[in-house]
Amino acid sequence: MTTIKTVCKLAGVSTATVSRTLKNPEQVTAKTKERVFKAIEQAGYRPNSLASSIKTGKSNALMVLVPNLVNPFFLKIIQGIEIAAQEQGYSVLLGDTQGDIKRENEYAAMVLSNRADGLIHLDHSFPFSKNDAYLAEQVAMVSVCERIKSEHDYPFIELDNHAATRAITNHLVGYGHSHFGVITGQIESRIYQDRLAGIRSVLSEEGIPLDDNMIVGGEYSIEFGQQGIRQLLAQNNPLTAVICFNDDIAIGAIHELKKHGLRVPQDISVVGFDNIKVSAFIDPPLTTIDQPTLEMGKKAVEVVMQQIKGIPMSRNRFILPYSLLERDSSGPVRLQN
Amino acid sequence: MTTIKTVCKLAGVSTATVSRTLKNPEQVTAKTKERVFKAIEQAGYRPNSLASSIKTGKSNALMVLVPNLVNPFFLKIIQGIEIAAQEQGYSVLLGDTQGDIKRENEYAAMVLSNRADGLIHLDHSFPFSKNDAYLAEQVAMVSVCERIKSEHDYPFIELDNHAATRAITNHLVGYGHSHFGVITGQIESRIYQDRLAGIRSVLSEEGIPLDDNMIVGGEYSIEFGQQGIRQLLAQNNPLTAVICFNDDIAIGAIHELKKHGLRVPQDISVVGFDNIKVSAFIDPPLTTIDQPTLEMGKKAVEVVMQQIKGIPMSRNRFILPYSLLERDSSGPVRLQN
DNA sequence: CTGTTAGCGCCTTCAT
DNA sequence: ATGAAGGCGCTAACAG
Repeated sequence: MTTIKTVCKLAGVSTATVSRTLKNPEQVTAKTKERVFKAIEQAGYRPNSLASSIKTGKSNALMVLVPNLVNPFFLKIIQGIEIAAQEQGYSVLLGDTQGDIKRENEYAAMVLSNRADGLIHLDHSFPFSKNDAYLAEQVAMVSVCERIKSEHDYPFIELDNHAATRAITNHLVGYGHSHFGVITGQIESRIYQDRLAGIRSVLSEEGIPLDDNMIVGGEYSIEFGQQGIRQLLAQNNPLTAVICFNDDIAIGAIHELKKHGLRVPQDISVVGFDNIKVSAFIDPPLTTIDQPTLEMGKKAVEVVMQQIKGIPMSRNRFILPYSLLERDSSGPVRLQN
Repeated sequence: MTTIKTVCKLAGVSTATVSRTLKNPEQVTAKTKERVFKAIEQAGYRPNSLASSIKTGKSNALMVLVPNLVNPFFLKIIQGIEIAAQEQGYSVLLGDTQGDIKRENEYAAMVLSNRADGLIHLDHSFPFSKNDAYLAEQVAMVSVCERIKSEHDYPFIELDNHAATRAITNHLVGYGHSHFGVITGQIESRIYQDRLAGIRSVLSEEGIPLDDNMIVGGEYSIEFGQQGIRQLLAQNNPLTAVICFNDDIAIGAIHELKKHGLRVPQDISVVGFDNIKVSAFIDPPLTTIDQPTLEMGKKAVEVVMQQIKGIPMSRNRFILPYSLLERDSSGPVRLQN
């Protein structure tokens, strides 16, 4: 390994000068600088970033924890994170927790061992183990799309899920729907509560009932979308509109409805949430809520960087705007059902 | 920051003993160990992994370069990489190059500055800048799904693209198709050549012509799938089968064909490549080539780890098996066209 | 089995 | 403007 010393010898200067040439070039004579640069190139020298990190105590890396890497929605956020991090000279350490607490703990602990300076969490769990909880209190951390459950108030970035599902429910009610089914994601989360509350608030305002057994689901996956439809249809209640908690669920739902010979939206309207790329290209194109994923990622980096730099936070909740995309998977209710 | 010294004082031992307790516990008395562990817990001590890295010269991280994070196909591979890396105690640094050479160079250089011990590249370009090329010669590097263009023979992991497109072309020829269109991805790549060669070899064996202007495309995206169809239809040649170089392209193609009032597969058969998750759930479910993405990721880690550990490689090409998934987007040719 | 000591590669006062 | 020297937190010989 070629170190700073190799360069010293080649350039006939001290380590300090080489170091300065790289970090504070204005403190070095043009002539010396030139000699040093030449020596650096000749030696093929690369500063060992680990060694500098040890002094500063900063690794210049951000740990990102995802519950499921394969969800395209998260991807888009990660892309935003990655872009923003790169701009700040930070690199992104990726951890796919797969919902496994042990993995989550391991990854989170990387911040504790200085491998990363901050943590961006795309889940609602407190990612540290009990042993680490105390240490974690001072960790720069932010959650996106969820709120970390902890006494400590970690900042979070999300959209107004309540309002968003109100918008989409209103959209369906506007089409005359009054027989709803809901296919949710993971139940233990703030998102679940907010979204359901949004739906319920509109329906109760309109005097439309929503029976508990018309709320099914439990996971943000295509398979749960299919299964959800099966469960809903098995209830033998009238059903003309299905609200899905993400687009993957909606894709599974539409697929399953077609299998049962039902047409979307003529027989049943289906709406999603997230606006993943493919949603616009399935048949029929999906009515959904667009989340500003790229901005969410960028915001997350901004917030966690602010903590790392010790700049006091004026607030700890960042609510980004959503928008309702009306496409073809939702439409007027059939007159007779 | 609580360091090893804090623990020393608390436990009344030397730094060496603390270090040993953590790394080589068998060299320490049970009693001492106990005292040390207690002190560690009491102090809330976490070894600074940067500091150890500086000694060993290893960062225990792998850099992964992706041309486009949002492609679900890459995601699956990354997931495989992530799982395998975690098993080896390695963490994954993610770099989305977005096809930008400058970003690629920057990320690749992280291996040079010891932030990562090895590089996994999901693209065909040589990721280092000219300046770094010389240094890069000794870097542990492997490419997945592509072959890095360089004099140095870096190992690669891919499937037999030639054979795979032969299989899919044969599948279509078996259905009686003789009027083909092809929508490719990025043209400057080994994959492009191999896949096209596979198609051509079958067609020429069968005496079926493939006109150059029936080969369109240029990017692995839904949009290029749509655009590709438009271009193909504009040729006004008879067309009954479209081979797409990935599933995203196929999704765009099917979407566009429907817009033009054409039915898939009754009027035109469409096949994809990759088998991304959603392919099975679109309408019609896509006939495609399944790539063992998870295995590819795992294999990549295995190969790069072997280089890092300095174990000599017995070979540098790893060809994984593909399989043809016959779903509903392909079918018999219409009798009259 | 444990402590002492000398660095790892770099940065950073403190002199000069 | 540059050099000498100490130290970041940890590990690994080498003693004891």
